[in-house]
Amino acid sequence: MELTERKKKILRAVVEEYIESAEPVGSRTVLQRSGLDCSPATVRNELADLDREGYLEQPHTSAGRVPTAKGYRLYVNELMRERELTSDETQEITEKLRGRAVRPETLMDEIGHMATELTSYPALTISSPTKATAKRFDLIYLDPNSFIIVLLLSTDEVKNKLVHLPFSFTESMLVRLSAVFNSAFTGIPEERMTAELISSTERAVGDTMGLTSVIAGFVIETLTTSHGGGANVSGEANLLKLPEFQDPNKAHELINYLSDAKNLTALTGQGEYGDVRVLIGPENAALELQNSSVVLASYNAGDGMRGLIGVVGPTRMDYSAVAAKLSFIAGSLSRLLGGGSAPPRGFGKLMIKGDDSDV
Amino acid sequence: MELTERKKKILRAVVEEYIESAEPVGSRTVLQRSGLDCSPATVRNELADLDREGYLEQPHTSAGRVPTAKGYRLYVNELMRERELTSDETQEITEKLRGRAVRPETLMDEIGHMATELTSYPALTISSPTKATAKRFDLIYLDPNSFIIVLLLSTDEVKNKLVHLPFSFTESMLVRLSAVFNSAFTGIPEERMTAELISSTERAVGDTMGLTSVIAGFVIETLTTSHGGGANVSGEANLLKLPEFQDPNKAHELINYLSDAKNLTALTGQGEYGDVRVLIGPENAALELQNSSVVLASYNAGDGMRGLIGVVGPTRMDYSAVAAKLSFIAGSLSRLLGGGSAPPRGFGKLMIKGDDSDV
DNA sequence: GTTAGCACTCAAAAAGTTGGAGTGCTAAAG
DNA sequence: CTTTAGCACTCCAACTTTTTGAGTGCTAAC
Repeated sequence: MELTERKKKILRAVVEEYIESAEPVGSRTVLQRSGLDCSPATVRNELADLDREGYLEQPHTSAGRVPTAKGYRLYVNELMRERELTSDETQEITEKLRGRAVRPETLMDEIGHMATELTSYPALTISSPTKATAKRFDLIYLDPNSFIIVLLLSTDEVKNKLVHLPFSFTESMLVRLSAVFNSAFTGIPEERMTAELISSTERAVGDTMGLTSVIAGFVIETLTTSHGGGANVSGEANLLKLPEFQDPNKAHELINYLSDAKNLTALTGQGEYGDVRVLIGPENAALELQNSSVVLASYNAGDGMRGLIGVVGPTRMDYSAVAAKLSFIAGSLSRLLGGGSAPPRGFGKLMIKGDDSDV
Repeated sequence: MELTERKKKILRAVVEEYIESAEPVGSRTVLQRSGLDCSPATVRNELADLDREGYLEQPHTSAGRVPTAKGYRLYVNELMRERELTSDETQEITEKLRGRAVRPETLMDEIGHMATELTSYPALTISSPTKATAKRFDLIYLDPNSFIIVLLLSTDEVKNKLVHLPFSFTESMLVRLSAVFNSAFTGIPEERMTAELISSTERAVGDTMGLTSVIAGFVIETLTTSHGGGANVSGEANLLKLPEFQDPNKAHELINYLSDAKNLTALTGQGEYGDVRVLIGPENAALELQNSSVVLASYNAGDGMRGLIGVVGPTRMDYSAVAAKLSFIAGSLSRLLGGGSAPPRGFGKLMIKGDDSDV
């Protein structure tokens, strides 16, 4: 059952006012904000309806109205005016990105900080690990006891390890080994690197010293713990300024929850590249997030890999601004990481998706 | 002017009681805790003395006493009974260390988390960057447009970068380049890698495509931003449980301060390997730390490199337990990182050093 | 030097008071 | 059938007052 135009206007006014003020919104204020041409009493009647239908609620009788999760959901899906970033803003982001994208190891950290700065909410980044395979091996001979393993992955990342051994070997041994690894270990997934494969390799190359297993061990470790798979949070302290987190216990609960990487990766979910996902209060699975909202934008990190960048805040969150900013960051990031300079469609047009189950 | 034995006992009782309860301590409680054989009135007289001499203060007339920074300092320097870890505790730490010391990239993060878990205070780790030089270059030819730079540093770390170029080059070109770099760029500090050096190298090798500057750029970047130099914090949320941080503004101020790596590295200071440094309240330079204490233990990361692991908390902190734990962690870490399995002296004997200026 | 005794202080908790924003309802008007 | 003015009512939030009790400093006796 569709809401009347006037009810929508009123709901929007309540949500937006509440987002700004964090105070229950009364009929008088709605009237001012919505610009409707009727009396407060009329608005009160409408508010009562919206209340009955579950979009709004009262903290107590004789208080103004506050949006429910259902109210926010409707707002995000239908009522919200999509915010276009001003060219000043896009420029600011672009510049910051350029300034920070120096060291790949810390890139995601930096992006997170940036998102925090821009939205003033705690930001999280999640880069999901992908199954990489080995693409090429090089063994660099240093001295009779040391060499470097250089491993080029299918993701074009390079991993390496300096190995010191208590016994000596020859350079030609390494040459032989690298040839064997390049033929036997490239392109195959980690789970097929069995003990048999290793021992057969060992025999093939005539290795009696265990060099083979050292190298194989490094490869397996690298492929399993792989790069990526990282998650981090920044700017948690920003929560403490918000009225909904004045109670230190509330803040503690959420910050603590966020500080465990396991909880973050649990946020990874369906959703296409380019989407902005909004999870409002109880739409979140975690208990700790029941009173918070999460906005996530996914980016393409090349090679079909996806990552997420998002922020966490109270359900009373400026969804439109946050979504626009995250979307833009994710888009820029995709471009930066070479995940395709032209996103599938409509970055900036902002596709928002959420849990529509009971709306 | 030395305090009487009884005054010391009383001061110790006040400090220890206050550390536990966070409530101003009265004469009655002191009596119980210290086991002294006298009347409350006598204790009151002594307390008044300690107050006058600046070791204690009253939040208001007719409240109990609270230690001042000067009081804590005396306590830490002279009164504190050094806590030996139980073998259960050392074992717990050792096991955790073993369980976590898997990936060198995240080692310090893990150590920080561990310190937080053990002390339930926010933990920080600081690994100071050292001036590394290049020790060896290898250029791995992949295809006419791509190669890998593998750079072995004087610290025995290996850095690498995959380079794609819009123009093609030959393998022999790379061989020549690596020879030149190995002779001209190894062993010299980053500040001597001037534009002249680069362009003369370019001429020497006959490089008209700018390959030289790509490689030199990577080297310079690697040496400057070097590895190490990292700082991180974990467990900030733990502050929120403490009575002194019930005011969200206080908590925000400190957490925010800690979240900026620049502020952390500022804590690096003098102090020898093996020391535990305690900075109490106003002994800290930073305004944000005036009401907090920092306990830092330094570890040896091999190659003369030092790092710090520490915790931050209210001045009312269980110094003795914290110092013992951090000291043990730092010691284990030194051993793990090969910074010498036998520390210079007295790990566990716990040398505590602080700012003795006005005690 | 130590102690009992007592008046005094002051914060924190409990209880009471007030003000005002905002509601729901009713009844009249459109 | 919708809109509106009017009014009684509710309830939080802020403020004031009261009470309580822990803890002190001081004095005078031991």
